[in-house]
Amino acid sequence: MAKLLTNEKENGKHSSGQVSTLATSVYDRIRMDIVSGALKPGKKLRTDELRLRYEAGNSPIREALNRLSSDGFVVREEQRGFSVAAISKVELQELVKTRCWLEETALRQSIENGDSEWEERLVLAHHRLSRVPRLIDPKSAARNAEWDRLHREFHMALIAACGSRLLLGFCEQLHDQSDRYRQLAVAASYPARDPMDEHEAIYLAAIDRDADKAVDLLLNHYQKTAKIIEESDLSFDM
Amino acid sequence: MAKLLTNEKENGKHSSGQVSTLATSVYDRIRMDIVSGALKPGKKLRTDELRLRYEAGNSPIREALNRLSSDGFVVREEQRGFSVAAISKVELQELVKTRCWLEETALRQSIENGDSEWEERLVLAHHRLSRVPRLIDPKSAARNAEWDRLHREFHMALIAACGSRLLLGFCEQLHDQSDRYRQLAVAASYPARDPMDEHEAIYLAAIDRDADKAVDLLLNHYQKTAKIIEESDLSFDM
DNA sequence: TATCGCCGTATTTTCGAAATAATGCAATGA
DNA sequence: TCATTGCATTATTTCGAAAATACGGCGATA
Repeated sequence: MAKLLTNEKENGKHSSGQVSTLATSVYDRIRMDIVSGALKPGKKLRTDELRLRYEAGNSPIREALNRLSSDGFVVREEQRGFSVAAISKVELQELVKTRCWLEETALRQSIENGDSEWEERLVLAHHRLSRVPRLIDPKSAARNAEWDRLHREFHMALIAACGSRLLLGFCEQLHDQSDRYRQLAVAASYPARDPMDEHEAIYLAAIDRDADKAVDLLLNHYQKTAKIIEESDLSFDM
Repeated sequence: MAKLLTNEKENGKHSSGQVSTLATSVYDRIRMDIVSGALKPGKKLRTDELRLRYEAGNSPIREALNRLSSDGFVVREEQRGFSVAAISKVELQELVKTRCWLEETALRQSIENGDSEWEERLVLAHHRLSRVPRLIDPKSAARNAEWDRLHREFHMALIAACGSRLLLGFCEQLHDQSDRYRQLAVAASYPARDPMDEHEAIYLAAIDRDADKAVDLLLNHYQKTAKIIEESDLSFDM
């Protein structure tokens, strides 16, 4: 019961109360703006503009951009600055394909090695996710940031016991990239589906230690999501 | 015949003749120094010291360190600077395990999708690797940097046709991390083995499209290498 | 004797401007 | 007209110092 979600946010303060650097705060905010689409794919990121927007000096901005480019959210071109990473159908397909490969491995390992602590974290993650609405308001298309966070935690909990922090890191990166596509997909064609049934089936198969079934469900879940995103009128033309 | 190895080096000049940024040059040099052991695992990386050593200002140094920390060569701790990533047996094992998982996938895909261009690149990479001695001087233990570069190219060529640049990137990162362990292993217990037979068997199986065999040989190759490194008197106590 | 808080020093982080490189445009010549 | 060159403008990269923060020692207190 003790360990809550790591819940970091707002202006350089992390959950522990520790003050982080400006660079990290800027990193978080630019990242959010890219994922949410406030900074459009392909957009040139000029130093001056960012300095104004995020009220920071040169160094922290640059540092944030460098970190973001390792995450794949930003593209760095030597001597000609940074820009928001472009999106494309091909990229999305590659992303999903890679994610399926890696998470299949991770999930199988997790199911094989997971102890009762793993099970409990998973049950808890699913429970929490199920109690929160996916959209802030059923009528509007506004996403619920809390749901996004819990959704991420659920998927990470699934593979948490895979035994490799490196693999976990890769999967996390792929998740975040995919998440960007999800967020950018206009909601119009999106809310038709409620993935909670799928989530439930996946996690039940996982704690049942039925690896084949769990993997099958998980990969289907990803592929279905990808298809919906592809078919949404996400503007791929940038 | 046209495309040679990308052969970047020395002081901000890349093979194309293009001048790169100071930050990139510093990044390359610190990286080399970490991989070669000139900067010891765990060592605190103080700004002043680095500024002197690499003759650069604050910004490029910091930028380089940030990039290195995404690669896993450097650890960043908020408000308390950077240090060279530590090494340990556990880390090495995790590294090898993860690498086996990812490269199995990548190699199977590569064998399935690889066209004749892939085959030719692989043959060429193997040929070049075979013509270069692993050690500069059979008596001394000094590694041949050229061999290291060709060795990397060989392993990347194997999986180059896997169809996912993301996966390729992950494998590259894992390779470079492993390479660090290899370099740090004192040569004393190392040069007993010549891996060229293994390399040949692997690539022959690959262009024979015998995936099971190729994977088996490749994973064995990695595990054998890891074992040798573990048994060398690499000082794991930092 | 152990613990806490204060203060000086060492180190990291941030700033704003200078240096360097890319870009667009106009002028020139074929 | 088109390609090329040189110049002015814009943007990126780098510098060195100032500001902010962590670290370590010392003395006061219980």
